[in-house]
Amino acid sequence: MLFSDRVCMNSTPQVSDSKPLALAPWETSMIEMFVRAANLVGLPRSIGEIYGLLFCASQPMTFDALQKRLGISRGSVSQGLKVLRQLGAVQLQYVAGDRKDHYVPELSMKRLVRGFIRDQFNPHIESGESRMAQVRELIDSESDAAIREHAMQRLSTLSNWQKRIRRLLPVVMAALGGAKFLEDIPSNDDVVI
Amino acid sequence: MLFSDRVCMNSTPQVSDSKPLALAPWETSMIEMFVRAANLVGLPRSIGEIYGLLFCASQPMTFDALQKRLGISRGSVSQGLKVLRQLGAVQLQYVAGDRKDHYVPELSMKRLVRGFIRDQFNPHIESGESRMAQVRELIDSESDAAIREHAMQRLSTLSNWQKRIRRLLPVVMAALGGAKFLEDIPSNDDVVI
DNA sequence: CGCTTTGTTCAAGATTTTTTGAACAAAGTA
DNA sequence: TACTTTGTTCAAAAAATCTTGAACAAAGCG
Repeated sequence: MLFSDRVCMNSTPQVSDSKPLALAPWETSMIEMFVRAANLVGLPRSIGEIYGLLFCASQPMTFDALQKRLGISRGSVSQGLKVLRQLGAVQLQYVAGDRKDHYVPELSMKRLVRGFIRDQFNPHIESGESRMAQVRELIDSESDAAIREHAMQRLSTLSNWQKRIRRLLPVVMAALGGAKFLEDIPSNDDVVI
Repeated sequence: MLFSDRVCMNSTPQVSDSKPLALAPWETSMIEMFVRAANLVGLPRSIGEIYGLLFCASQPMTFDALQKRLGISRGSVSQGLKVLRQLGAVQLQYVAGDRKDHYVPELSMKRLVRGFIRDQFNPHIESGESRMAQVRELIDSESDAAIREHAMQRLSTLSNWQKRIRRLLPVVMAALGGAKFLEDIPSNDDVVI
């Protein structure tokens, strides 16, 4: 049978530690999309690969299944999964009679975005608050009054931007959350918002 | 006078190619914020520095003023300004009686975001369209019917995400555009949305 | 023209980020 | 306890990205 090794991989929680198990062409191509997406949001290739492969899989996958099928190091898998867990982009699924950790991808776009904003975006915005306060103090020490005024002016522009970004985030989450934005609902197991 | 060299720099379009002209503490600190912001959206430090310095300046700045005050190479300034122009984040300002190009920062957050989405975001989304079509074809070649169905299922989830992102962008732009989101309006020259 | 000023390009160097893999921990098993 | 399986850590190697500066264009000027 064509693709037999991969199929075997996808269909059972493979007890044996057999062959390297090549990816099907569609999996490679799908994973590539996630690698690009990861890149777009500043995450390393390996993280895109791991999430991508989980996204392709029809069964929860173990640590070493990910490592073997992607052909990357265990260090990368471990670190990648740590970040993905932290982001809420993958979840542990406990599988009866197996000591290994099994992972499944988060399929809710809203939750993915929320995790990303929480971990990668908000911290920057928040640290910005205190940095702006510090800049304000430094501007106060500026001796030339005209320049001081101009600097304060620009600082207030910046402060205004920040305020608007903070207000924007809830709007984004609301827009992602509403089922009204969803038209063609996937037909079976992964109907999630 | 304290800070005299910098003040001279900020107040006149300096005809002389004099000293290295150190940055004021508040400028350094402000620029650092822009470097971080650039980083957050995946742009190199030099670009953050250039935009940041222009943001601080009360006068249009020339190529070599940027280069000298930031202490970076001319190559970096040239490439940085190219990207910033392309993004619409800086604009050329023609100054009477000076052959040099003078740059001013774009201060409208809406335009900044629009430029960023247009140049850095949309291309990815759009190339995603065709990539998805290609993945669909590869899935059609999958021999195992059950896997094929599952793969199609996931592809449609992905397609759904993409559709929602496309719908989200206008919402974001609208939210950024409305003056209703602006409360404390800067008092003089840079009142922009 | 020939000279200067202004800016761009791009290969090579510097820096940062990512990946690797060997050593280590933790927990189950016999 | 000794041994195996499962996963983590982290220093060093590899890869990707950014910066530099010298060579090159382009355009004004005398």
